Amino acid sequence: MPLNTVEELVAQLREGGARVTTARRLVLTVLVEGSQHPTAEELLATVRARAPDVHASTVYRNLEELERLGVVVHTHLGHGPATYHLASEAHGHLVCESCGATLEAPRDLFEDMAQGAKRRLGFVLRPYHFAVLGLCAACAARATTAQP
Amino acid sequence: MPLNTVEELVAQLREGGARVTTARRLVLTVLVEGSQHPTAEELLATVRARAPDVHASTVYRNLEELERLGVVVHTHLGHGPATYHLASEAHGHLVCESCGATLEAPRDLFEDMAQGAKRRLGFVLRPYHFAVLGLCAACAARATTAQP
DNA sequence: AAGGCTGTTGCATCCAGCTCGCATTTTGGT
DNA sequence: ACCAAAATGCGAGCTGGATGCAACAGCCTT
Repeated sequence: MPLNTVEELVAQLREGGARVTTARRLVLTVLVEGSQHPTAEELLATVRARAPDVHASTVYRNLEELERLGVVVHTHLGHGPATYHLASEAHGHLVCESCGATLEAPRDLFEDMAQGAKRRLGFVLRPYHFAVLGLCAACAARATTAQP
Repeated sequence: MPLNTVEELVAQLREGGARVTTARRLVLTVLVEGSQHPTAEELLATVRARAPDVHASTVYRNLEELERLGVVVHTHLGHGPATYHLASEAHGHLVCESCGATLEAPRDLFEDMAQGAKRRLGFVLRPYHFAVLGLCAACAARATTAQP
């Protein structure tokens, strides 16, 4: 059962046979303490605030390895860079095509679709990797009133 | 009501005030006649089979313009390049994370989720731009039997 | 049918967002 | 403390696409 303190995550690394380095510990720390949906570049910047010599490729390789170990996951919210968060916080995303607002999808929103896909196609949904696009309430309202 | 012959699509272009060039007509032709989910590069290759001097950036710019006019849409099926198809054929996609298989989602699969999002969040779903990932029937079966 | 305005093209170059190869440094087990 | 394996810094390279510009071609007018 993965939890969310740096020490618990570090323990997960050791169990997976990975070494614990300063860069790696910092990446985890930033993910635990930092903003919700950081990109690799934002992570790098925050890590560098504490350890200026960490290289971009180190962060990319760490994120890759952490993902392989099931500690973090990445999500594509739109056309820009991927965003990263702890695997224990995995959730679906709804992103507004018009204003870019990002909403966390309620846990059960995908439930019916997942059951339908399973029953009809045998397909097991893991709908967290890509956001689902659409129009947020405000933009949807604006779009309909703007129609002649 | 957009239909699927090149001439109808060309008419849509003229209505939108765009000019009809050889390159543009060829892109449409390939989309009408060609494979299901071509990438920009595959489109380019097929277009060049008929008109070898068409440049890559022309295809990218045409796809952008055709999208602006509502004639084509692009979809991200995974981490690779985007895929393009006619807007009249828009549909959701389910992509297997394990084997890469791409399924067209039945039209109504997103319905319940769309209604739930609308009712609870006011969010209007347009779930065609990104695929929804998961495991296809075969890979899901293999994954569960492989567990000790 | 010719002219001309303006959208479109070819070309070269640039860009973001990673990814890789390699020599050097660190880590964790003995 | 020692050593093999793993991780890092650094630079170069890569994919997929965007952009600035001069030359060209559609389409409208006359």
